[in-house]
Amino acid sequence: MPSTANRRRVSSGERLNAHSEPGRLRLALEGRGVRLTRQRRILLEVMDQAEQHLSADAILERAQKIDPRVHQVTVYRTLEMLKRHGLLDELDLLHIHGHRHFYESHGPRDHIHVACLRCGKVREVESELFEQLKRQIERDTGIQITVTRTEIGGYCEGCRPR
Amino acid sequence: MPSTANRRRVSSGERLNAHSEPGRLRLALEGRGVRLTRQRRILLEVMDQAEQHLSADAILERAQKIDPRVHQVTVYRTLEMLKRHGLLDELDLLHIHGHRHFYESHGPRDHIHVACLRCGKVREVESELFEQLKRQIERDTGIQITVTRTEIGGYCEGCRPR
DNA sequence: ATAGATGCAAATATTTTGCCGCCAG
DNA sequence: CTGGCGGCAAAATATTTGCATCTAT
Repeated sequence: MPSTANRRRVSSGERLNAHSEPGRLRLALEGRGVRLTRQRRILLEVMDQAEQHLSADAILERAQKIDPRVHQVTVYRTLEMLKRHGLLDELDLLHIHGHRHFYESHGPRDHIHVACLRCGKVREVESELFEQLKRQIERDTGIQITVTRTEIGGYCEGCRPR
Repeated sequence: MPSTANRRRVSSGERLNAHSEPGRLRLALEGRGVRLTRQRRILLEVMDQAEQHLSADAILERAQKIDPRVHQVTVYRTLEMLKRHGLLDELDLLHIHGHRHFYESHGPRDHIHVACLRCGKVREVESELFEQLKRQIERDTGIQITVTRTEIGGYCEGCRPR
């Protein structure tokens, strides 16, 4: 089962895709003294270069193209580690694609995932309004926000019912 | 595994809890000519009276207290049906409680779930800002929004690190 | 009467764990 | 050298499906 969900930024620039210089994730981990194994280097490269939201399966597939000696369990353990470090966002895109999860390197800004429930296309949206909303919630609830996940579903122009 | 997540509205009134007059869900289904079986009546009652976000397991448990002849599969099929009708929201509360899903009857307004990552308490927040955000996204992307899911995690006053 | 719902068992799908040998630092 | 990491197999969790039977309308 390949991954799905095309990725397209609405209000920010495209992600650069040079080839093998250390990406964001790898740099972040080096800075924190996390042990970099062969497997982790590969997985970080896969995720740093992903232009899509990847499922755990899709990550494994891509990793094994680089080096087949990567095990699915290691993928899960690495994802877990990245989440612990707050470097990874986990989505499920409203379960349009079953109960699989999708992962993406958590960039500098939060963004909202907007998915078409019919064709499955996913757009990413950043919004100052959303930043305001977070600040308002921090004020109102006294909670200090560390992660957010906003998934919005609907029908895109081509997919309107009727 | 019981359900968790206390429910507390911030900006709206508390949910009433009379005993057996038809609740929101049941009324909605009657209006749509959906067949009401013994099992469905029970499940709708459970959900209409829930003061918490319930997992599929928790829904089954409560239903079986009313009548043990309700099967887990029927719970899943009923949840599925309610989702199709847009009467049910499905959450996973940022996976604080494992990969279980939680369900709640979708009230008249969207709301945001704000969870403390340490103590697990969940608050529900409604916000005009969020309504504005949805309208902005509809304008910007041309998507007609039908469902939203916003889950925010952080640390509440009592649970701040340090 | 009959389309649609349920129960049961088995299949799927996805993620986690125990244990032991291995390798990055 | 050594503690954290990875591989393998097996378990756990959560949900879905096929099919025969039943029931609300």
